[in-house]
Amino acid sequence: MATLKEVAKLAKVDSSVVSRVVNNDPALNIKPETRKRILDAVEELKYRPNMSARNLKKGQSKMLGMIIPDFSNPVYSLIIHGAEDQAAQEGFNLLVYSLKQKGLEKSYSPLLDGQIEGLLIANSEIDNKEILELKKTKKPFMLVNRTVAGVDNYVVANDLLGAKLATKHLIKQGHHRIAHISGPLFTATGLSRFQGYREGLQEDNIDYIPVYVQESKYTVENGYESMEILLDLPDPPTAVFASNIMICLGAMKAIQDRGLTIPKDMSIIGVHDVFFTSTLQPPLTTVKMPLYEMGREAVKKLIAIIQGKEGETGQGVTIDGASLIVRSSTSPPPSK
Amino acid sequence: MATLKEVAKLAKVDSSVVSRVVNNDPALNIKPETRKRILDAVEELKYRPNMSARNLKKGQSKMLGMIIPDFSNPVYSLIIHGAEDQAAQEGFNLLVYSLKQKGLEKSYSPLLDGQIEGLLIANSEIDNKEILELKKTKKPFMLVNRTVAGVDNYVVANDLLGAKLATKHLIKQGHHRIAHISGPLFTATGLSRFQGYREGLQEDNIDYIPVYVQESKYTVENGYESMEILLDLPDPPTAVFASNIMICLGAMKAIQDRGLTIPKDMSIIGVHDVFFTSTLQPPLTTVKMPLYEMGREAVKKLIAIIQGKEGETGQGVTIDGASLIVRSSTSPPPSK
DNA sequence: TATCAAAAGACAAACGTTTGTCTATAATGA
DNA sequence: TCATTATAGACAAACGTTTGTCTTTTGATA
Repeated sequence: MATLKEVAKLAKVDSSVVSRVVNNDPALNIKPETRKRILDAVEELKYRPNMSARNLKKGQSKMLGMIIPDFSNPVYSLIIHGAEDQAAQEGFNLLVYSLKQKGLEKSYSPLLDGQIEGLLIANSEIDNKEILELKKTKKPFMLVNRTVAGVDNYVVANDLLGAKLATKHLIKQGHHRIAHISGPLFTATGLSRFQGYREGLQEDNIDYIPVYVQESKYTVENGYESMEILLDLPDPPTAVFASNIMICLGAMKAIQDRGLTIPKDMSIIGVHDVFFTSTLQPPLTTVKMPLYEMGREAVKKLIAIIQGKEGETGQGVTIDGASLIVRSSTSPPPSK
Repeated sequence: MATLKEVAKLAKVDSSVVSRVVNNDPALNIKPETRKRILDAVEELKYRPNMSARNLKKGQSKMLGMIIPDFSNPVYSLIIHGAEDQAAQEGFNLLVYSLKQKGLEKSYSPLLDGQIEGLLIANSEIDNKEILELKKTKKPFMLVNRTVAGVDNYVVANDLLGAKLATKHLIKQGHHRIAHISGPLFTATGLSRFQGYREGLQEDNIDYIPVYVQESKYTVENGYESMEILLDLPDPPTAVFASNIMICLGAMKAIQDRGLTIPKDMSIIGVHDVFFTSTLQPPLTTVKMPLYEMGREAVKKLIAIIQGKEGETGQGVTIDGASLIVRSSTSPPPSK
């Protein structure tokens, strides 16, 4: 690897000049002919700046961390994708940690170490307390797809709108007995989607039946169990709105395992449109959330914070763009 | 952030001693009491080494790159997961690049820059030529789940065995007309699985019918199309072995879109057991490949190469551990 | 022609480590 | 007691940049 000094020698100038040329220092006065000599030398030696040296000198690392619960969750794949794109565009590297076996403590230690300059937290399993603790350190971080009371640096989607879209779609199909398998009701996503469901019902004057709401973790297994409870009800629903694609997957299976047909016997709609939703049997009607955009926006804001462009944290951002994708898992209820 | 110098001052020693203590230099002679003083100072100031400085000094970066085709492909999620675990364990960071919008050229430039010390290539879409080009640079890299003629540093699974397992399972169920939707036959995985299929048939004296083999890209769409061709055959198969989970997803859909029932009318089995296979309708019989282990092993070998423990590249590794997971998408053929 | 300002670069210190060498003190043996 | 050898730690250079300042050269003006 060629160094600045070697380039300087070849171009017969001081290495400081090379540095300024390479970095396009606007305050530099230089003859065009000298600049050309330098650029030629850079080219010839295939000079590339040593990042460790630069980072050391500038006290930066150009690395961002991101915590997700699990690599194989397709919801997070999309967020990561957006985050990575934006990071690359701004010259940052993204280090993704799956929380599966590490614990936040260990995951954010690189932040405290200064190994990374900021952290994206896209994980609802992390305790609020830990996050408030993190806030005290004044290190830049950003919540993605979740919130914590007292923390303003978050990026979320318009979950309320998305849920309302789903609920109203079912109502429009003629359903009155609409169940909701919610996410954990201590999370922002779970709560907002629940609220959207409630508002959707309300606006169309559909009775809210508490027993039709089952709280569930965002897993296939929990979705399955919750759906079983709903199916065991004396007066079961004719449609169900699942708060998340994992839950939805489990719920579908529970319905089908009972020998019921979707959508003939039961309509189902879920939040998050991922790569296999159209391939399911039947193809799933979903609400598509702007996950990719969320990832991008979160990184954008995080970098702004790091660079001090946003005060200490900036304001919470809600990304619009929830949209209904109608496929074949919803239909009018069976006529009595 | 506290520096070595500050710790040294507090402990009233030279910073070089602190460095050696922190790094457990075995050649260091030091009084226990001095060591304690240093350790206490480290603790008090919460000293953490500055990685940029260390990396600069040691001429390393402790970063690995990994190229995948797409973040939402669950097959790669598992490989990434294994790779990340192993990297973390050995003190390396893993930078994952999705090739979607970047092109290898751009992706491996950090390797050439010295920004990363080694590269994992888990992407069959990259041209062999580019890889041979990369080989010439003598920079450490490792192929994961693919091979290139003339390149010995690869880690693959036992695809042949996996395919044979799948094929024999179908034969054992009583099938004779067994189709195979293969992956691209210029890739190692595609070819090995095809070979496993052939050997499986051969060992049980089942005729090989060329038209029963459809070559397909590893996508849902291509799987769908290939299955349609098979279904349009004058004498269609009673079972199909899909070379990959994406293909399998597409094929299932094609079968069901024709109003056929799995497995009554058509049995199907696919390679790769991912999180949603058990949730599909019907739950899918699969061959589980050791993807996580592949990721781990690849990183392990890559680091060995980087650290010069393996000659220049080491030898190709095949990871065993393919296993059949029987669910409900396979059954004996319809009796005539 | 002397003066001054601007232009073009050189100089040097600093970022925080690591590590080879050197020195001073303490312990050992004869 | 003196020489010798461990022991304990100090010293200093180096890794490759960046950036504030200083010097020299050039050109313009009076």
